[in-house]
Amino acid sequence: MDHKKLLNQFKLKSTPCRSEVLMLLRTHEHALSHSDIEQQVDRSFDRVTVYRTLKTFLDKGLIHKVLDDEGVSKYALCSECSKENHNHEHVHFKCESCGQTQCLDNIRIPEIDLPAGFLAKEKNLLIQGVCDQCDQ
Amino acid sequence: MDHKKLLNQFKLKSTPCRSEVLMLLRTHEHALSHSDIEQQVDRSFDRVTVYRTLKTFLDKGLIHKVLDDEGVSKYALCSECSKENHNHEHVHFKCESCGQTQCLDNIRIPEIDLPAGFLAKEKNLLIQGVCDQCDQ
DNA sequence: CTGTGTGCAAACACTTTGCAGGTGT
DNA sequence: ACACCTGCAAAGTGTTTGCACACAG
Repeated sequence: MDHKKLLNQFKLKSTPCRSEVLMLLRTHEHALSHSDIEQQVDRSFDRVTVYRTLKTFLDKGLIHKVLDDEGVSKYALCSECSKENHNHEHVHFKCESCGQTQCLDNIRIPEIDLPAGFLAKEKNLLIQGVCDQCDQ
Repeated sequence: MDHKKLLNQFKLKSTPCRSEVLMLLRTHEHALSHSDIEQQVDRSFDRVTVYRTLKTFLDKGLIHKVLDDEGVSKYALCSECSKENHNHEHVHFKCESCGQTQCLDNIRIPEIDLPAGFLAKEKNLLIQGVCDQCDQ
């Protein structure tokens, strides 16, 4: 599906910035931070526009936030989510060598028994180590 | 054990700022961010000093970093760690109601089978929801 | 006394907000 | 035409760095 159709499907107007950002997210295996995007975008968009684009995508459910140990927000496409049924309970892996964080879509976060009175709504599991590309 | 002894045990000089910050961390169940500390400290220390104190504690292994979904760094005492043997593989729970993040020391992160070539070194599991205090 | 902790000033990085003007449908 | 996206300016927040002085051991 082309970018425009995908955007329309999420009730978003197709604009240059959105198409570019979406393209970047679609062509990368790993999660991207705002600065990753800023550096890799061809045409230069205003920082603010990129921030707003990411926020919009997030709100509409096109992308999900990926936890990071250093505080920078990273984002990745929602591959399994429909518009209504969100499901990001897969494991994220951050490589300490190349610095990239990828979604391990096939690996789900196990159920955890919480103490009485605790209600879980969302789970995020970040594993850090060395990825298969950097493995020697 | 008093604060001074604990500090000395980690080869740290005992100073007013360190004692205060350590005291705060010891008297709270939940993880504290820099601004939490800044607000709750009696005597006012310079922001920078608190940042450096936290970094020092982190380096020496007195505290560990707690992941947060909003990018602010939070810290909690290492309760199970000896100086050599670090072990933070417990679950963290963030309550969306009170905003506090606590260490569920008794709940360990399950083993995860990673794809071939991936080497796990550290795991962080953050569960978000409603804690037992805010549960109605 | 000596190394290192502290406070101050400043810089840096990341993110948000307000507003005016431009663009997609 | 209208809603809304974009760019610019500015401000807010979190964090780091350099330097001179103060303090703990």
